[in-house]
Amino acid sequence: MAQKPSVPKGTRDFSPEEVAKRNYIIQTIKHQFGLFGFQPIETPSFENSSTLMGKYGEEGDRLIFKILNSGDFLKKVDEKVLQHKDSQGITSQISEKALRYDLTVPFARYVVQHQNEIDFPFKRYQIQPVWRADRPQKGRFREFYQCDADVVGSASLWQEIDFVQLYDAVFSDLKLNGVIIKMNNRKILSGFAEVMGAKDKLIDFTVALDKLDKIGEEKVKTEMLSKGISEASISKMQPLFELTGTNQEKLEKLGGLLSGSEEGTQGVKELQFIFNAIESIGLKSSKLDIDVTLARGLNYYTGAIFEVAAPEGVAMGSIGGGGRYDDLTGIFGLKGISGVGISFGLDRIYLVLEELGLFPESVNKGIKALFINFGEKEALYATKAIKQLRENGISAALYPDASKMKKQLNYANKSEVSFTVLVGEQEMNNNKYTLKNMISGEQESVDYSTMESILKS
RNA sequence: GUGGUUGUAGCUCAGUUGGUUAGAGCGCUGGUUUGUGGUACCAGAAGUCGCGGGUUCGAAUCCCGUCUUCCACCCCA
Repeated sequence: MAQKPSVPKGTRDFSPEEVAKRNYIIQTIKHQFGLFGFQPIETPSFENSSTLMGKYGEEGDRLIFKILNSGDFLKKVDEKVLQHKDSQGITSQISEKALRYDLTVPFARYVVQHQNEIDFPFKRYQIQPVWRADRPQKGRFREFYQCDADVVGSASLWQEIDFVQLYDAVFSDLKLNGVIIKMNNRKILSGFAEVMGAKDKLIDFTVALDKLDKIGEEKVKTEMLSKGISEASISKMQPLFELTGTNQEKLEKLGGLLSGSEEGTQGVKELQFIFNAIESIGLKSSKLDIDVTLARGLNYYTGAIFEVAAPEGVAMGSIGGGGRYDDLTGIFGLKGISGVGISFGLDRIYLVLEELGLFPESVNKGIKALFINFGEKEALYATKAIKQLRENGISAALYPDASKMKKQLNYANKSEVSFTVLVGEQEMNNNKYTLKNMISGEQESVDYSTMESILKS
């Protein structure tokens, strides 16, 4: 055999079974998005580079797939840049388009571009692939789907409360119980920096704090010191490392710790409001937790921060995340529009459901009835019955060749067909169909209408 | 982007200190069974040992490069 072809690194083919399972997840998410009042939009798979570049930080720029210009693009490149082998300089001259890196920034672009046609608050959802030039790992791909729901044009905290319920509703529908919805607030993180007297170190501080459950208290402190945060500042934050108890107790401790910061206090108040409401409304199967170490890499969150962890015992990075960004559209020139949104990580949810065996068996059913092919005359007769069955909403097909029965039945077995139908000369003469149940092996000779009603049930 | 790991039949994997013709299980094809599958038995097909180079009388095996897989870091869904 010739050299086997393959797909590019970090991409995958999906078999019929996999597509069925993915569709099951997508349908569940879409259904709840609809119930919560979100409407779908779609945006192009690639955008102008200027729309994407610089929106995800330095790291993000590196991970954006750039699309080469058409034509003899090298001719137009500045001779000096070419000589110096300056990759960055050349990139901007030979590539003007780039693949979508996430759904949030294109959405912000969409809102700004269509601001006059949109009625605010605007609730949209979007389920499309995104691309990142990352190194693949388990649950990390270079092409993957995001399922986002966002609201723009409302600063109300009731949106956050709705999103917590949306997460709970989707994961309950998927029978994925025990999911942990973690919440934090950017204002609380800012408050920490303020109380510490290290406002300029906010990013370094939060990035280090984010690693707490992974590398432990000592290493987090070491990293903070190495970033130039003073020993005194860190010791002021000591209570953070001992933040335990119920959510209510955590909120009280945070309130005390941040009493000197107006912004921090505001953040605690917001969380308090959301938690009170959820406490009163109740969640079906998920758990809501305060996690002040939650920072997430994205620079644009200004209020609530969400992250969803798989149930305990499943080793998987976050299966969803989101937050509030007061000024996302500001980068495209539309100021003062607040947005908040969440995302579901389809590929990772898939891996978790697979690991826990939570896909319903029904997602992967074959056709209802396969007609065995006995030859030309019989096939024509069978095809007429098949036509009628299809018109009545029953999936049915004829085995295309008059192969041996063994082979035809084997095929039916493997494609998980529920029934096979045998129509030979005998049946044709008596106007009957021999219907064989492929699970029990039982078979009976019936007329058309009996067959139809059996297949319908 | 940094460090490590992996690649042998369609799939999962053996393969001795480098030594004739590279194996197994599952799957596939055919038969035992000309209108009865899932079980059993028998037979058969199928491999550029990821790719390229090197060392050697001789390389799946050793060395270098490259691609791929997975893992850690970075970052992230």
